[in-house]
Amino acid sequence: MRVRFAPSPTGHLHVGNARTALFNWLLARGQGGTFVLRLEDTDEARSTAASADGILEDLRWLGLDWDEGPDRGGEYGPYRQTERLPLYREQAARLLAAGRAYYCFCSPEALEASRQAALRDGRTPRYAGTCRHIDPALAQSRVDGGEPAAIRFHIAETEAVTFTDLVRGAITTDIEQIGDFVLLRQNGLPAYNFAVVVDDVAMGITVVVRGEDHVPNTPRQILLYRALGAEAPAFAHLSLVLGPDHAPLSKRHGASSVADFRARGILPEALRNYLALLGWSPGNDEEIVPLDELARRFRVEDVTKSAGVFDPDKLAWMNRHYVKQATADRIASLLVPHLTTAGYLAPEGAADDARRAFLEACVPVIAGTVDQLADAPARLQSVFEASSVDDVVRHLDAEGPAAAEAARAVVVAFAQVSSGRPRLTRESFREAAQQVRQMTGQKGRALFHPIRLVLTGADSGPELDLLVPAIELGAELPPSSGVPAIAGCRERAARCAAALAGA
RNA sequence: GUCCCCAUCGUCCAGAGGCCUAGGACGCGGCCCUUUCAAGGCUGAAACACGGGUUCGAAUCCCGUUGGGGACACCA
Repeated sequence: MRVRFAPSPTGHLHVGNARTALFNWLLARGQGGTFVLRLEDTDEARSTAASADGILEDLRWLGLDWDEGPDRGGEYGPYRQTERLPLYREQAARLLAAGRAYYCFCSPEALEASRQAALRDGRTPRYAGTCRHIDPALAQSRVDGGEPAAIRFHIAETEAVTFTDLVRGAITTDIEQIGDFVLLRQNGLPAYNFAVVVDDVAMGITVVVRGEDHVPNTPRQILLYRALGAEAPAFAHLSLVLGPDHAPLSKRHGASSVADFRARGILPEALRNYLALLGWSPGNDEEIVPLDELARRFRVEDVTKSAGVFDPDKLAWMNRHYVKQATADRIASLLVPHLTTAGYLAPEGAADDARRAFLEACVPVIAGTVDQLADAPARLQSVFEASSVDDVVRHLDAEGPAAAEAARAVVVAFAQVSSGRPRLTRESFREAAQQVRQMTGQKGRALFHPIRLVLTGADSGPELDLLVPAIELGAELPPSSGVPAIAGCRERAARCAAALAGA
């Protein structure tokens, strides 16, 4: 089995296309087939190299690798349509010689006018066949004389075209619906329908899995396969991905491209798992399914026929799940750009061990509590910003002996509990809270929180955060770590120590 | 406008004639745990679009209506 994903490099990889790529990949990997990546870059106005690079990068990030493609070659290459031009010309010449194609000299303006007229009259626009009957020899001489011409397919059949779609079943199209379409444009570049067929034949593609928007193209392509004397592959058309308002998913729905989700700190395994379950299920109620398992169980035949609405909430849920599953080490690394953007880390800061330990200590606070890593800075605000500690110190003076005592008790308790054991575990905070309760009696309340202890004044007053762990860890950070906001931690630690000494 | 496709909780899926007083997940409500917030556990509300058939029996099959989507380019 040979399947392919053939994006046109005219923008970012959209989640809808990513899902198509994923289903192709799952099919190939699950069946021991070959996954081919081909760039359909024949739209010279819109295709860009940057977009092509971005798409390959996004696919790699998602963990979808290909066996043959523009970057790595393969025996059916090249894998960029603009590098396959001679092939299309050759096949077009063949069809021309066989009388299954002809030169068309119609002007784009005339074509557009008749198209508009058809639309106005409620007819399906289709080429009138104006140039169909021009004598081939005459046409050739006009072309030789330098007259610009496109090459059109001559539809000779008179019967409806039927094919069996792997997900939709039999689909029949009345032949009257199909006009003679363009194979080669005036500029010599192939039109979509022609290029795909020539390539899919040449590349030995056996199953075509693509978006539902290609259903109407399929009968045309089948006609081409016949004219070319090639066997048509099996087709599977995936329903589209819609936004919450049931309109096709686009930028105005917020994140809609793979790059967007990556930038926001969605893990690839989360996006991939979510997308796999949009329109397909393993057949039971499982929701969290690892990639290899997805591939093992995937069958195109089981894909839903109806369109799917993209649900950011469910994606967020999956992402929280996968962030919890991920190692602290990995999440710590992924946190860096977000914390840097927030100004919590200096861009030039050294990624030394102390900084790494500090960031890893922050991970439990993030895990499961944040939808996407981009939300991490807000969640970690109290860790990185000095204001709340200053509040405590101020409060010690303002609230009088009772509050001061409670505050000191918290610091003492935490210091006792946290010394010599892994920091920031739930258990250590539980113990700390326990001790604080004993030490403070009914005066004041000390609540635990992963990474910080919250101190509430005896009767009223503002809630205060005592950032003991942050202070402690921060104090160990060398200035070179590039954690500017934490740099004052030494001082803050000293202040707390002084408060303790006072007690 | 014409052609094509689709139709189970708000959303994503399960359901391939009796197992359905329709199951799971996200989200939402409540309770528990936690003297905050999260996380976790338990629990609740929530759907077979409508109308005709076929059948002893329909969410499951057929037809129509309605609703949604797609396509009608020398763009892919």
